Amino acid sequence: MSAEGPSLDARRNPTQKRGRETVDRLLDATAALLEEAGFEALTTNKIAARAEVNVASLYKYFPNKYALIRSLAERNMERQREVIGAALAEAGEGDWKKVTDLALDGFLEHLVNEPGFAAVGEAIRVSPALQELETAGFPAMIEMLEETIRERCLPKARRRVPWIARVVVATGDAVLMAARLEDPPDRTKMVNELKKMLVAYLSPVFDEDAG
Amino acid sequence: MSAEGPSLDARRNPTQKRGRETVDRLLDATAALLEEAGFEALTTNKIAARAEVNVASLYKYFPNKYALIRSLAERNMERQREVIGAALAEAGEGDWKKVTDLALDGFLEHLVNEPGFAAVGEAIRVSPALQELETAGFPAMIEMLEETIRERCLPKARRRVPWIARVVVATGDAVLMAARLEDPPDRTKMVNELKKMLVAYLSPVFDEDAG
Amino acid sequence: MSAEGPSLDARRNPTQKRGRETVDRLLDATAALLEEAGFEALTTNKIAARAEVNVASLYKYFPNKYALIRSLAERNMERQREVIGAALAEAGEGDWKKVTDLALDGFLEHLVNEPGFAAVGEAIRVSPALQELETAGFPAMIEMLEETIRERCLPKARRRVPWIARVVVATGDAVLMAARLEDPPDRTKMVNELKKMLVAYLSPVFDEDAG
Amino acid sequence: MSAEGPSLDARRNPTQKRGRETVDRLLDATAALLEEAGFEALTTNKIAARAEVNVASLYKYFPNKYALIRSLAERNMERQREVIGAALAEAGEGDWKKVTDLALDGFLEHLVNEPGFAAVGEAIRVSPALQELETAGFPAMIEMLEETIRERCLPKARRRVPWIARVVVATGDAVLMAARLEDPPDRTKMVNELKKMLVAYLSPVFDEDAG
DNA sequence: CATGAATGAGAATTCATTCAT
DNA sequence: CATGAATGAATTCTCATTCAT
Repeated sequence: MSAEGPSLDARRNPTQKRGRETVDRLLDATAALLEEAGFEALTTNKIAARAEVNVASLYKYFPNKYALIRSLAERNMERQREVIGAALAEAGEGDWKKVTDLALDGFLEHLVNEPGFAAVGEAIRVSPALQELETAGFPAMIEMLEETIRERCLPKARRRVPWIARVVVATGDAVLMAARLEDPPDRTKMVNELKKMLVAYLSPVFDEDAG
Repeated sequence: MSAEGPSLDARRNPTQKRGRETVDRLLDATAALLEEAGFEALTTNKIAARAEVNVASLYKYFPNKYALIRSLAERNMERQREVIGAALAEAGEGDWKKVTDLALDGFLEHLVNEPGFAAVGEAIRVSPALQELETAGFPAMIEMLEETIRERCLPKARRRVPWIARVVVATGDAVLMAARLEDPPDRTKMVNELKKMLVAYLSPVFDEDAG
Repeated sequence: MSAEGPSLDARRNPTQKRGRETVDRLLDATAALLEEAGFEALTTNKIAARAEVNVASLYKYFPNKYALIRSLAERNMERQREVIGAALAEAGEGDWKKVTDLALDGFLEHLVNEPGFAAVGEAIRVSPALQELETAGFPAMIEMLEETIRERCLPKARRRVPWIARVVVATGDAVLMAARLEDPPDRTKMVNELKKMLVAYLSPVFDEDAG
Repeated sequence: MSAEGPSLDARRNPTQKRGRETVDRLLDATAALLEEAGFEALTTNKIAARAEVNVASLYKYFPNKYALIRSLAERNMERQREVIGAALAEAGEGDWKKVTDLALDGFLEHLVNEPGFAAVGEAIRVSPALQELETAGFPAMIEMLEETIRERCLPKARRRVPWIARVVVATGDAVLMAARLEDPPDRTKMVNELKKMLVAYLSPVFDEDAG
């Protein structure tokens, strides 16, 4: 079932400052190119050129372009965690609606500002070589969400938690991805609809007096 | 802004049965290969080989790789329209919930059974050359949905219709795409959550006494 | 033990005359380059350039340079069989010394005239990828020789036949390879020594009254 | 005619023990890699990695890849001289048959035990850059043998000495190289045949009453 | 017209070798 | 000086597309 594919592991982590810079430039270039021309047009040569790094250096750090994307995905994730973490911290002990609100806003902001973030997600979907990264993206989020929901939801909803989490993640991702392409005002409108939908959906799960 | 990618028009609509067969075989091959190895691994030579058609013949019917995908997308759409149309007809004068129900089931069925359907959707997203097809996919659906909703919704919701339609389409697509990868029983559970969510969201839009 | 390595099989045999010519030109180029610059400097690009054939065409017929060498080796073998076959036919019912004489002369002639023949042998020895060809070269010859010797040798020598054959083949090859680099007159002297040696060695194997 | 290949001289003979050790480790690594994967797969980076020496250091001692091989060849030769020298010393004032016997045994032993020895010989044959080393291998041996034979042979054979020496060296090398790949018992059988052959061939050269 | 053959351009990847700290 | 980093030039191989018969 799992046909092995190319390795996604980085070849070696740079130890000196110069090397770290090179790797960073490579990831930046990967993100920029993904953003501009899409996964289809992404080649190691273009990445190296854009990063003003010799191709051979690229290959000293990464075995192929998939490993680069993986590293980029990881860097993205880390930053995303920061952004969303900050949002959640701000929400503090607020109710679940407030938390949802801030989390979605944080995610959208990240989606809009982080170059290549969205494109990485798409790349993962079309490239069999990257399939294993799916595990690192959505599933991780789903798991986190499952826990969070389970802690706070009404007992009668317990059973549904896994499916609720899956649906919420898929939905949030899809709508925000679509929203990010709109003009800022329309973007807000669309995200508001998303929030309405989630609130309507989740109220009976969290609130005694709903549904 | 729109950089004039390669033409996506088919070169000639085959009029003779021989030609029509060839074209069908090519599209089948494209779908199968997309399904099996993804857009990334799709090459015209492989398509021709799989279809047992000479490459040069392929190019007599299609000007390039993207035109093939476009044709496949269109064929898919047509079949989809049939499937969903049938579902809706069956729903007849039922209320909007019944219609939603049947439409989602029809769509899911199509998604599961039609080889390459999902892959085409993903391909469109990563290939700039195919971007214009996005217009032919989601937007067409959105437009249809906008009309349908506008006809039946409460007056106070009119303003929101375009955003509602967008959110519903993005959501439906995303969740069904995710669901199709699950085992049949789990698939059903997930789709049920989707239905719950849409009903919770849309009730205030359609029903006087809701919300 | 046998680590698979790259395939040595040709990718497809040409069916039209043009294709056959292309393949021939590729093999000629391979031979010439091997002769001139050795296996180390042999690259598919150079082969294609020398043959005035597009590299892509090269790869349509051969999966890699090893397959080219293999094909060349086969073509060489065939020609060699012709040359030596002719020599042996001429020898007719002569005694074993006459046969040895003619076979060695034929082989040397082939070695001197057929470009790349010697180089192919060397390449086979240094490239693990070509190892399996060793089976097709020496061993085939050894087997043939074993049979021939066994038929005619004295009963007391039967046991030694396999080793005799191996030693004779290794020796013949090595000395003729060395001889081919000498000027024609010295070449003849060297081959005469080889013949003397083999006669001295084999006499007790074939002749009642020897040794 | 001789196109001035890359210099094969070592860059500096290490005088300190640290340097000497480094050089030894590099040569060992070269030998091991040659043995394992052949000349074709030999790269300076791999050599350095295997020797646990920085590539840049490698280049401080050797100007290029070929110089490394040359040094290895020289080290091999030296050891070989020791082995064979010992054998000959043991033979003492024995007759030529005894000497031949011991020399061949010594050589075979060296061939079997010294990693990379055989591979170096093969490498020299395929790499034009190393061709000049041929002068240092066979020819040196041939010259030595010529002298030895000339001293002891019958007057009537004088003229043939150079060719005899060439033939004997080529033969000995080839058969021992082939023998080294056999299982020990078969190896012995093969070497015995070689000895028989050389004795049969050389008897008339050395012994009054022969042939 | 259907098929085998061809091809320019480019992608992935590696190598021998040198630089900078 | 020892080490990490860098690099120009090749090398292998594939692709989309067109030509010739």
